[in-house]
Amino acid sequence: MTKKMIPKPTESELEILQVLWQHGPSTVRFVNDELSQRREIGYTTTLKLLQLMLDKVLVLRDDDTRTHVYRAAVREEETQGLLLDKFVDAAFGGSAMKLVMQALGNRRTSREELAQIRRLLNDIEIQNDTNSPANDPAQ
Amino acid sequence: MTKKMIPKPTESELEILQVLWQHGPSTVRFVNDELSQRREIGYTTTLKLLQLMLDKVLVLRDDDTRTHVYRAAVREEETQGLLLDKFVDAAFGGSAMKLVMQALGNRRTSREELAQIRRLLNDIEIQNDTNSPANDPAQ
DNA sequence: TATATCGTACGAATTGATTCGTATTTACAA
DNA sequence: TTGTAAATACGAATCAATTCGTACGATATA
Repeated sequence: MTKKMIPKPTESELEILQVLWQHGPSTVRFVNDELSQRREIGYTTTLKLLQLMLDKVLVLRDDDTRTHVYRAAVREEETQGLLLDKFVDAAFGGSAMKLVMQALGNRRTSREELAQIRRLLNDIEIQNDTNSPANDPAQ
Repeated sequence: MTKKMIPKPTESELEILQVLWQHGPSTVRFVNDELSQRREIGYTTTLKLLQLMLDKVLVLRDDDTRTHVYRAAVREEETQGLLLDKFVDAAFGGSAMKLVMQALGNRRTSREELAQIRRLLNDIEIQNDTNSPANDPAQ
């Protein structure tokens, strides 16, 4: 029943996935133009990265036309979740709470965003109460 | 006035910093024992890592005694903040909010932790109101 | 048709991180 | 004092990620 093991994307691969997630299926040229806005990078470098990502099945491509079109093969939220888990472990010793506190504490958060989080907290609490009235007093 | 530019620690360096943050100044032997609990790693590898970290001034060492004692040269929160910024950019396209929502949404969060976050939200809102009564309606 | 342009393929250099072997030194116990 | 254990120093191999040059094919246009 192996769902689908996503390989952890590297930094550069993630850059590319961001472009594909944001803009949808794209040509090498387009992806390269986007990356070029952020940093110095040659066309063939972008091409090579996309080819390697194709091997790892991080992207899929349509090569019916001469100019190939690549699209993300992994979903944004799923990939972010995977990376977040690793990051929480690596940088915060596994404590997602410490991470959230840092993220909220050390930056400007608008009134609307705060409200959004409150709504999420409410939802979570309702979930908790529904599923386990006597809350698990885990450490 | 250059405060102090922290070099971004690598994955392995972070592992070691975690040990030093958690246990305080430690010998190579101790750090290696800790790392060995998590994964396969040779003593000289740990030694070399600590020496490289010394070069980068991620750690300091007391070599008065034959058995050197290393301690973190960078503070935990500061380093985590730095890494968090990079991570938010790399994985969440700069949106700390998306990260927080993911972190809270996709894992079990205890009642106590939820309360803790609510307190933080209250504090932030008070700050906002105090410093800018007519809230900036930025998107 | 000839030539310039745009595209893909792919080998290989480079760079950075990690890992470990080996040499050497120091401390201590027999 | 001598031998063993434990420590540091450091060169070098390995591995992965990134980068780019070059070859070559297809397309378009003068």
